[in-house]
This record gives sequence, C-alpha cells and structure tokens, in this order.
Amino acid sequence: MSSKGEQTRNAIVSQAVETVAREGFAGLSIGGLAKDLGLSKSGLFAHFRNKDHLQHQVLEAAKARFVQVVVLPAIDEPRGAPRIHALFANWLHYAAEDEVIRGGCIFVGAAAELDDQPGPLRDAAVEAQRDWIATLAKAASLAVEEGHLNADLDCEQFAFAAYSILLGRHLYSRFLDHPRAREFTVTSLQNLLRRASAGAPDPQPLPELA
Amino acid sequence: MSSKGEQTRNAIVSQAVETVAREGFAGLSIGGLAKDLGLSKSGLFAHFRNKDHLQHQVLEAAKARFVQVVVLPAIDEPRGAPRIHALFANWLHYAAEDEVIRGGCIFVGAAAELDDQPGPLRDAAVEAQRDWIATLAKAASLAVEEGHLNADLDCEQFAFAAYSILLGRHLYSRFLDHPRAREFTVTSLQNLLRRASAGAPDPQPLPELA
DNA sequence: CTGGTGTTCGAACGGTCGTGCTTTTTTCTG
DNA sequence: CAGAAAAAAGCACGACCGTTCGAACACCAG
Repeated sequence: MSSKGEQTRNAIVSQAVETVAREGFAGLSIGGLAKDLGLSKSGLFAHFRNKDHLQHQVLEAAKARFVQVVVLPAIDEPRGAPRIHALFANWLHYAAEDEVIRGGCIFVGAAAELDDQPGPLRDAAVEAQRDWIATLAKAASLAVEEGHLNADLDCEQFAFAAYSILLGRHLYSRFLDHPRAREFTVTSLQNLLRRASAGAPDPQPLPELA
Repeated sequence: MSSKGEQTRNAIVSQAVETVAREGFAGLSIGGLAKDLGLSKSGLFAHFRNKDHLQHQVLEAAKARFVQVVVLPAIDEPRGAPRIHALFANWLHYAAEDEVIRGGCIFVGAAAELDDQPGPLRDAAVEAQRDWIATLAKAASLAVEEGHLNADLDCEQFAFAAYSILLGRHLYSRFLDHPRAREFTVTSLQNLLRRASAGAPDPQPLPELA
C-alpha cells in the first residue's frame, strides 16, 4: 500500500511543515528542503506539480494535525462546559507542544504572512481558521443550550475573545519569551469563562486548566 | 538642512515601511524598492551600508510613527482612566488607519516573521513591543493609584489582555475580513475595563470607544 | 569657468530560487 | 530473473537576490 514514493512524499511534507512553522511559507525552498532530506532538488520536485502544490499539502497536513490533536478528542466530551474546557485544554496543549518541537503554530504565521497576498493558499488558510472559529462558536452555543453559559451570550464574540487570548499567548511566549505567558493565558481564559457563565441557569465549576 | 540625499533616504525608508507592512521583511528587496521609487539598485543602495541597516531603519520609522500616533497624544491626558481610554482609542485609530492605507501593523507581522530567526532585527522588534507593553502596564498602574481600577489588579495581566484583543482584531480584520471585527474588539476592551474597575474606589464611566 | 563634493547610474559578481529536460538508478511485478 | 514502472539524479535555463566598483552626473564654492 505505502509504496516508496508515498513514503518519501510523506517525509517531504512532514519536513516541509516543520520548515514552514519555523520560517514561514516564504522560507520554504525546494533546494533547502531537498538538502534537509538528503535528496536532490529534482528528485524532490518530481513529487509535486509545483511549489504551490507543496504549500497546499503543508497546509492540509497542519490542518489535519490540529483537528486530530484539538478538535477530535474534545467532541468525545459531553456537549456544554466539558467540551469547551476540553477544547481550551487541548488547544493549550497543542500550542505548548508546537512551541518546543516546532516553530509555533503554522496558522498564526500564515495569517501574518498571507494577509496581503491573495491567492488560493491564503484562501485555504482563511477557510481553515474560519472553520475553527465556527467550531468554537458552535461549542459555546451548545453550552448555552445546556444552561452552562449565559443565555444572552454572543457566541461569536466569545470565540473572538478566546482566539485573541491564544494569539496573545503565542506572541508572549514565542516572540517576547515572557515568563508569565502561560499564566496570563490561563487567567484570561478563566476570566472569559467566568463572565460567560455568570448568571447562567446551570453554571459548571471551573477546572484548573493547568 | 534637508539635503537631496537625506530627502531621498526618507523617501526610501517611507516606501520600505509600506512594503514591509504589506509583504513582511522577507518581501523587502533592494531591486523591487528601487523600481518602486524609480531609482537604480545601486543608487538606492548607496544610502545604506547593507540590507540589515535598511531593515533597522524601517523598524525605527515604524516605532516612531506608533509613538507619535498612539503614545504621545495619550500622555497629554490626565493619568488614570482617561489616559487608558486614550491609549485604547489611539491604538484602535492607528490600527484602522494602517489597515486601509498600509498592510497592517508592522509589529504584528514582524512578530510572526522573526519569532524563529534570532538576530539584531528580532531583538529590536522585541524591545519595541516590550516597551509598548510596559507603557500599557504603567498606565494601568497609575490608574490603580488614582482609584480608577481595582487595587489588586495585575497590571501585566491587564496589558496582556489588552494586547491580545488587538491581536485578535488584526487577525479578524485583515486576515479573515470579518464584518464584526471592530465590534468584537470594542466589546472585549470594554469588558476588560469593566472587570478591571469593578469594585474600584473611584471607577470612571466607560466612554463609547467608538 | 574650474574644481570638488555628493548623488546616481550601469554593469558585473556569485549565489539561490523554481522549474524543465534527459538519464540513471531503484523498486515492483509477472 | 527479466522487464516494466516508478523514483531519483544530473544538468541547464532564466530570473532575482545582495553587493561591489568605477564612471557619469548634479550642484555649489572659489
């Protein structure tokens, strides 16, 4: 099933994801990638129509990993507060993992890099993030239904606030190397949850989120 | 006073700032910049020791502009809540301005682009942002002294939360093109201020921040 | 007008980039 | 094991990169 070619292609994409995380899409070069993998430029190139195709594969791989690590485990949790807590916890875990091993979340980098260069790559990245935001908002909406969050909560606003906090975390941690990055993040998320559940019919206790 | 050379140099830096805002530091090329300005590559290059020097000038120019537009007008306001409101309002104004005319805030782009490439440029960008955060935290601390914000407020946490919200705004507005970006931003900032002033001895009313 | 000084240009360098060919090597299949 | 198919390599191309250098230009003081 997994022929030699497919194996190599996976290795290429895997390494490419790492490079993009560290240096952005602009820093992804066929030659450099080939050197990292001990391949010739043309040998590597044979696996992709062109560079755009490779970039697209990188984005797909990153998306798949995010869903695998953050989203899927959370939808096993019961709807409402538990699922939201799981989403936040997994998100934090994903972020902390990418921090050390890789060069930070690919999507944060992509957003800054692609925001002014239209094209299919940008479109795909935008769609991925819209999907994620929709997932967050949907989870909040279910929590409202369950009575865990305020009935008048603006779920889109909630998703915005949550995403913002994680963006702050990314900046403080990866760029500013701030020692209290994680603490600030957790505190902000807890404040957000507290405000969103204050006065809800059936508010759930806040777990540690540590 | 302003010789021809100095004039040209200003024009170069000015155009370079715009390019960096739109395409990042990686997208800043001597040749492209020369073409934009109707100069020859070497004619342009004569004004800078090397590319690093040019990049540094770009960062300095961006920093100066930020201070001019956001910080200076705010320190004319009385310390406490009014100054914080001014900081937020100016910040929003700066962001909205850069949005249309330019390619978004340079520092947001720089943070994502430089987070994994050490060097003097990264160091300078980090320092600029640390300065700004310190300014925010200091303003919050003065507001606590004035009794406008809670005595037990963690000012660094406050600055983190504020910065996060503006990062969210940047993403929603420039990347996702979300129609409610500004609304979400203002609401989040107001929530932040409300929580920070709940129970303060002398809380100030929240202006519209529109 | 002369000379000097500061500003700009044109050409060239070594390097890397993405990409297309052709050829060789490896892998799979009958 | 033989032959087909797939994978990788080698090489060349045009374009652009940052940078250097010497020549041409503008201008202003004497």
